[in-house]
Amino acid sequence: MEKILNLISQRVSAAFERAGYDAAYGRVTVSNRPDLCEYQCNGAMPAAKAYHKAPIQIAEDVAAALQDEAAFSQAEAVKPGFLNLRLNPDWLAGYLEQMRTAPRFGVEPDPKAGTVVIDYGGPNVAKPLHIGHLRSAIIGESIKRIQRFFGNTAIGDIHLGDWGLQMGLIIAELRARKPDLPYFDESFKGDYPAEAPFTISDLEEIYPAASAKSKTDEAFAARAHDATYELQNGRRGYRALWEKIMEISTADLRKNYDRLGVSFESWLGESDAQPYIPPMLDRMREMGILVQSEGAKVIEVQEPTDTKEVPPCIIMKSDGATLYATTDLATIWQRAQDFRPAKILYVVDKRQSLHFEQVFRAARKAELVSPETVMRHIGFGTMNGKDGKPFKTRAGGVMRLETLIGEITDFVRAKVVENQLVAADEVEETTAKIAMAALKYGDLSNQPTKDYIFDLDRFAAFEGNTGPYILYTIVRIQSILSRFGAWEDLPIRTPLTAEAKDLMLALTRFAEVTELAYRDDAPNLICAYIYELAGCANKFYHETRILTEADPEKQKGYIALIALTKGVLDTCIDLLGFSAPEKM
RNA sequence: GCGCCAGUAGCUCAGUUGGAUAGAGUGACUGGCUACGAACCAGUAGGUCGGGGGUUCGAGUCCCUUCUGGCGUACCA
Repeated sequence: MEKILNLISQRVSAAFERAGYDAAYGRVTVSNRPDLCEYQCNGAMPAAKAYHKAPIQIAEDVAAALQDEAAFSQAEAVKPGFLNLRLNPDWLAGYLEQMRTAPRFGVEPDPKAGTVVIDYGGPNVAKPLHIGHLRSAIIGESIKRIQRFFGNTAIGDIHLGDWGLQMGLIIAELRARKPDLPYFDESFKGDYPAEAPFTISDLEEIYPAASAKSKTDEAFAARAHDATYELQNGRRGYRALWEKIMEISTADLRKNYDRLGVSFESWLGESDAQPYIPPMLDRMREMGILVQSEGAKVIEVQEPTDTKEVPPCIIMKSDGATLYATTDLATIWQRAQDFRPAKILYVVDKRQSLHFEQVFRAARKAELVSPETVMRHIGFGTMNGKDGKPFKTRAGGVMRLETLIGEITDFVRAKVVENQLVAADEVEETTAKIAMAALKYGDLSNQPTKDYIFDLDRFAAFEGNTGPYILYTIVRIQSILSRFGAWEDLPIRTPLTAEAKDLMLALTRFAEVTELAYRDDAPNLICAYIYELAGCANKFYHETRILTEADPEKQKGYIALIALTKGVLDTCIDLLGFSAPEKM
């Protein structure tokens, strides 16, 4: 259905025309002076220049032309040339009733929707998830849900770091520790054991140990390089061992992402792109875009229109090895063949923006994707500690994601237990939902591109602009609806109080806000919106006795209004990637 | 050196193509539960929008300049 600002703008534009002015001046915005009006049109001021007339005169002409317009209860011209509007409460109720019964509360799907691949993982195998992975997961999951809401087929791709030297390091270290394992016996021809010779804890200890050793022990470093080479060239035992590492590691990753409410449709990694590299290189050579430069093979991506220097995209190092960019390009080609995506979105640290600029340009030059395919890097900022520097543990190390979630969960659980909010057997589930809301809302309410300060105390405080505040609002509404009974079919009625009308006006902005969040990949807009909507709901709730209302007609109107509010809030938090408990 | 991003209340942040009196939260102070849930609501105090120029009826927003901070800048990922 048509967004309310468009409906209003159409009416005001028509009034501009009736008064003899260009309809283009009739654009209406939400008022920035709620004490004066609900909507405003500033078109009279720019029009004043074009028509050599006083702006107030134009505004008055338009206001006069709007006097018979049923949508408005007020349309008046004010000082320099503002046109101040208030909606007719009946008309507003009619609009909301339409919204209540429409699919997705009236949001239209994107007519250009297609398949979207979203890359928001990038964890390394055999390494624990740490807070550096948090933003990618949280923002990526939300963007995926927003893409789906607008009709796209969204494929979340974890894009595992499962190839390269890190695997060689682990294999070399394992060999040093357990040389008798059949994986290291080249004459071994039988089946390798079903049971992995290590646990996830072992792996998480082995990798940093091996990495440190390689920096001081040259012989070990050389063995790790050899192991990497042999693995990549298909040595049977190493390949089998690699599969075990993958098995143990992905199971652990899945568990941790599950806990975050983050999921992936595709569990491919860098290793899966490797087969695409040789034919891709052939293609690049045939096209003549792969050139020698300073010993390396590169694709030049500088454009004549660039104001800055863009270094070439290095495809192959001087020693013949491929790199990050090579794998990323092969992955693009792979995705193009598998999914024919309309869009590929990368939710990756913004410090990699130059890398993606180079890769996207190289992909276009090599025609790895169709020219219409959108490739976009959604770069996010760093998560800093309270001192404004990158977030660290007290010991100065990188904090594990599990630790962070554990801390928030413990804090929330203490509060839930202390306030005796739910029965003993529901404590864990309720706690988990509130903790996720605190964590995710705390992150998503910031603009993705900006660095932000992660302050556990603030997010966990639960007061003000936080996820738990939003959940609390939903739970209170749910509580009333449960006591009331059958509320599903009650229509929206004309608002009777200022608080009711404010709440209704906030509800009408849902379509506008989600569309902007979709266009700009900006979940923070949804956060800002539901904070305002929840505020309106709480004011209404505070001022209006609902269950004790004597007039059943009035009461039905109140119930319908809060039910719609809950529907919109539930939809929004689902887009953000969390959900409300039954009680809290 | 060059490039990108940021600088708004004590702190954390909003501020949509330039519009009316720059808004929230938090912290401080004050008021509201015999109530559908007080994790709520209402109020007070708190600002040279980093500095300086300019564009115009009007600038936190656009242009120039300058200061401060962060990040990036060819064979790591």
